[in-house]
Amino acid sequence: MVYGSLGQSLFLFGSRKQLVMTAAEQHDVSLVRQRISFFAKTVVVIEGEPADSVYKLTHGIAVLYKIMADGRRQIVSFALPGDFLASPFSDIYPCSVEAIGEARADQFPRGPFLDFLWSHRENLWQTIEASLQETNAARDHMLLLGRGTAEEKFVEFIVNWRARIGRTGALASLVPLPMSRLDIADYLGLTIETISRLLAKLERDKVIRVIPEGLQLLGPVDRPLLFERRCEVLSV
Amino acid sequence: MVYGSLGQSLFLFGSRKQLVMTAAEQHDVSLVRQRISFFAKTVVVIEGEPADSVYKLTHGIAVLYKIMADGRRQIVSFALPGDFLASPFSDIYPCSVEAIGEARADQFPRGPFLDFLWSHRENLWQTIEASLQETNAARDHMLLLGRGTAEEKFVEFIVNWRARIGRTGALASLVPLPMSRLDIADYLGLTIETISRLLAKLERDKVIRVIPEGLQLLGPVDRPLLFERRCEVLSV
DNA sequence: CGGCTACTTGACATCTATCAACCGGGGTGG
DNA sequence: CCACCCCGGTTGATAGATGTCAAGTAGCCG
Repeated sequence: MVYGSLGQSLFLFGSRKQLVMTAAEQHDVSLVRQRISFFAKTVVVIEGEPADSVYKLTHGIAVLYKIMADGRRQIVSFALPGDFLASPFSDIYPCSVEAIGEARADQFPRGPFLDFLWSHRENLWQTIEASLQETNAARDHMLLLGRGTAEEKFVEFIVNWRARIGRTGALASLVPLPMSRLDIADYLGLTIETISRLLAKLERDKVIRVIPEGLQLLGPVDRPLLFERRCEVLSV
Repeated sequence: MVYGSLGQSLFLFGSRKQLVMTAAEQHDVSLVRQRISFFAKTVVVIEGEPADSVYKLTHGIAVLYKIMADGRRQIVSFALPGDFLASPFSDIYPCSVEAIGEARADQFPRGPFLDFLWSHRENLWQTIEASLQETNAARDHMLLLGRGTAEEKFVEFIVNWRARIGRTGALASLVPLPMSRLDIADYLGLTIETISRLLAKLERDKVIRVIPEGLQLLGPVDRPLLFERRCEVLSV
């Protein structure tokens, strides 16, 4: 097998910008790729198990999380199509991963995948950069988890989530929330009741409208009232 | 400048194991290295500024942190000698860094440093791995910040800190705490008063003794009573 | 000796969790 | 087709943990 051109590149790993593979790379990698489908709530990988596969989400949404022995759960991030479910560099899965709804992913054996990366410097670099984004996101979230109030956490979540899914289509005032209240709570270190009450409060304040599929942000489309409440994080 | 052998490796980045450079690498890198000293409380780098230097701490302890506009601070990690103060891969500094006491560091211009990494695959790999550890640590901490009680946070901190500095010398029952209560509080998402009260409580429970330089862990040296209170995080 | 800083301790306030009841939609089975 | 149940979500009452504010102590350095 001859590795093709280097040109543009590759899969991303938790990053904002979506990049594409060249046809040659596509071909190389597809030699060992498996397409896999998951039912809703399927556990894809389990924290601590040996990472022999690399998964790249293609459809649906997944959550990466860690749990304590007594069941307390912290969602570490949400994965969108294009995201890796774990770093290709890690020998063991650092988080458990669960599909929120139905989902599909490309699965690669990790060994060959790493070989591929190492022989395509540009791709390797991109993967490293993507991995870096993960770390940054984690640290920003630490600030929120450790120092934010419930409302700040929630508002920041909505604003970020909107920006993140906004990469498909323009930023809209309609923000879909495909995940459950429990997922949101476990992401923000809160309880479902608190989430519910925050929704009620923000709705009372005419900042959002809660609809079955998600939220309607009120105020100007390009600068919803919600933004006024945003937690003042320096970075991003 | 000719880059030397590849052999063993390099600096680590927030990792446990301390690795060494070969003489050749040492030489290469030292060509551009600056040794820098800092007074206590010096701000070494500021979050968001362009990262033109790579710093490797050689003496002392530093804190990596993020702050909100109103001053709320979250310490992201403590850096020990051997640790990098920021990822060499990042174009901007992702966190601010401050020396706790007097400290010294090696400073490298980032460009040449990266060139060096890319031409020494083994070192590149090690740096990636180290970077991965950072991400893991951040995520474990997220679990604690989001879901742990004050006591769990504190105990986990002490246990991890002991293990971390334990790499110099055997694990002792005497745990030095060179950082201030404020630092501990900002690391755990608590207040100094809560830290104080936890110390008092654990002392009352005959689990620790608070001494000026740090803590004395009571109970068997190899399995202090403190461990019984440890938060049940699956990973490590 | 005085004043500074880091830390401790106490009284009280507040936020968020907890517990419990309730609501509503969707699917299932009679 | 209707009744029921189950699940996810909401709402209310209450409790508990941690933050806040304030006073007080101890060590350190000039």
